[in-house]
Amino acid sequence: MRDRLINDLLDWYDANARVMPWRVSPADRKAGVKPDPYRVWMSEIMLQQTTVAAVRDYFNRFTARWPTVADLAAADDADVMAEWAGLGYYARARNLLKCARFVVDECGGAFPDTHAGLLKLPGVGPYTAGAVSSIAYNLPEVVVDGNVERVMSRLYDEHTPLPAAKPVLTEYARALTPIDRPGDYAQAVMDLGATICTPRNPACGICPWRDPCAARAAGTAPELPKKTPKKPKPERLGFAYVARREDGAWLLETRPDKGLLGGMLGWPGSDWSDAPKTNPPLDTDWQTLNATARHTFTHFHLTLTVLIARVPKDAAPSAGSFVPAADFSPSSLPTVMRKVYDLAADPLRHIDPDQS
DNA sequence: AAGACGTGGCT
DNA sequence: TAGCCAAGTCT
Repeated sequence: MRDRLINDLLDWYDANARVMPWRVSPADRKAGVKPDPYRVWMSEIMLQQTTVAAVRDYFNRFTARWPTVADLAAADDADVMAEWAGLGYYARARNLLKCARFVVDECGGAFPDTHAGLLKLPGVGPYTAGAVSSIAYNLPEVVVDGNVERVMSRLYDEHTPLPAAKPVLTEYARALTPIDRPGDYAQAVMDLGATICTPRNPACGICPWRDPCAARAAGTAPELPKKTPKKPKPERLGFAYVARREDGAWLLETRPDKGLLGGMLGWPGSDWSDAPKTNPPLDTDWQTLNATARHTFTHFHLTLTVLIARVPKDAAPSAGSFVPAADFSPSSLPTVMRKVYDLAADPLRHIDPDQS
């Protein structure tokens, strides 16, 4: 029974594996090609809570700019954060650098090749340690992500809501993890979850596991996995100040490492709350824009009032510092800050960086 | 151990 | 459109 399940899935994977920049195809793997642990690790960090479509370009840019873990370890923090801008969950980028430096400084420049060793790395939890173990080193470690949870909950018609069901689903997944081809198997379950056993409208008719699937038999597949309901997001307000100096420089600040958007570049501003306090970084004549910047984070909605000003060469800000126009790109901003830029840039566009 | 932590795409 | 969802980790 177990072997039949595994073989049916691997056969399906051999014929239907998705092609990705970080992946070794089942055919190449069979021919002896070994994945680069650095690239596997990088892809798994980027893929945490993030879609393949969103990751692809970031992965290509990161690995082109920093081809090895030693290259990444030697990078400037600000360059890495700027390159990560827009991908979200910025603690991942801070941990990415920490991890690269740890591997270079404490592991002789090679990624640990055991599950326990990987688990010690910053930003690497049970999922990523399992994924790197199996995909990069072909170790039979269990890999449980959102796809696997969904697939297992349906295969065994498990109705206990997540996250309470996580331990049971992990045991189901562990029992199916093969000694042979664990890396291909892990990627096969995730591909199945991403393309066939999807959250809505699962394509049960073409699923390699349609016969053994308990939820398919019970007709409950579309409603699984059950999840405990989420809390509503509160509304918060804030102010953002965009100052441009007469030589074209922008007033920006690097946010503290801890907390929301930690380590990222942004516009000086107020706290984000029910009743934010105005605290302009410069004493000047601020102009309030008509439009506001709306953004939704994981746990709250935000409406930002944007204020702009053109300031003289000798302006002395109480927060942030002026960045020359030539050194600034809006693509280095997290998305909420880029929305502010998009609103402010037009009215401020007439400043000529060359006239100084 | 429950909440913090981003973003874009899809329905 | 408002909400759900995506290869989770940290505290």
